[in-house]
Amino acid sequence: MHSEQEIVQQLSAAGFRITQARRAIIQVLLSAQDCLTPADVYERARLLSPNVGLVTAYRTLELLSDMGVVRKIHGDADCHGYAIIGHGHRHHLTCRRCGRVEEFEGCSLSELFERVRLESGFAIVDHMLEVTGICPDCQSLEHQAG
Amino acid sequence: MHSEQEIVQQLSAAGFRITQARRAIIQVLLSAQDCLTPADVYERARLLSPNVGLVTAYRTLELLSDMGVVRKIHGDADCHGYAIIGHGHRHHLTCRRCGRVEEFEGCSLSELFERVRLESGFAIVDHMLEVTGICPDCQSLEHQAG
DNA sequence: TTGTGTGCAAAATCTTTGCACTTCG
DNA sequence: CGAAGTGCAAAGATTTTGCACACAA
Repeated sequence: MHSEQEIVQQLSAAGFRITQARRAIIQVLLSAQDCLTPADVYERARLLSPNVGLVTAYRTLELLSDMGVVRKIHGDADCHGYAIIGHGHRHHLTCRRCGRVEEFEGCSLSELFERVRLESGFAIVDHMLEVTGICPDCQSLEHQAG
Repeated sequence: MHSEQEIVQQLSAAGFRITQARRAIIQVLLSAQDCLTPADVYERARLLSPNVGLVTAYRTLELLSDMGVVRKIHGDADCHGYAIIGHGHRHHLTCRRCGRVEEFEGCSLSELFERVRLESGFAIVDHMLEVTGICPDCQSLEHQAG
């Protein structure tokens, strides 16, 4: 799990400055349970640091994305969200109902990729696996609702 | 593999009209080797039917997407492309260099999903797997180039 | 003939850029 | 102090909407 401290150090080490705005945005991302659009980040960051601008949300998300701290989440409908990447994790599990995002590890796709490589001749470079479902909380709400 | 005929029948059966514009757009999608943005579809469709408008490209892609004929392809950078869905296929393999898209079947993720379900409590509803790599043609170009 | 579908232009969104001012280091 | 970073406003893209006309059925 990333902490604010770790991320700040990572930015600092790479020569980037630690500003109010960046701190606020990092805190927002760390405390988010779901994935956030630049506009979401903007809105929430203002609560922590009132004159953060939308443009800074864009710029900081891009920076954090380049640094590998955050990554874009692609749902079929909404493909403009970002979420923090946990250590070594790469895949997201999104709740269809409430939008909550969890991560999971170990996607064990190597066999599949080997097959794909043999069949297609492609050299596999990267992959993205996004899973959607209904989270436990929403499942119980559903049962209550009938 | 979908054919123009099959798609036309599918639309027709669902009560949609078969217009010049729709035919042109379907042909464009069928003949595309890579995934296309609405703007791409617009440009190419005009070659077949000169007064197709951009708006129609948007509207037709949405329609075809609802009908399950086409689906959005999500690359990390570009998430606005669409490609035809082959029968029963659901996953795409994109070449990083030339953008060519192929499909593959049988993603054999059921074991993984079972594990994710047990660990997270989520009821898995859907998933999206996008793989990127270098296609055979681009691999040989690379070798030639040094 | 009829109303779905179209193209155009305009509006609404979303994202990027330019620039003077702030602020971290 | 100096340059990276910021916020604002404006420009650029992208996507959606309104409306009169066209054309499948």
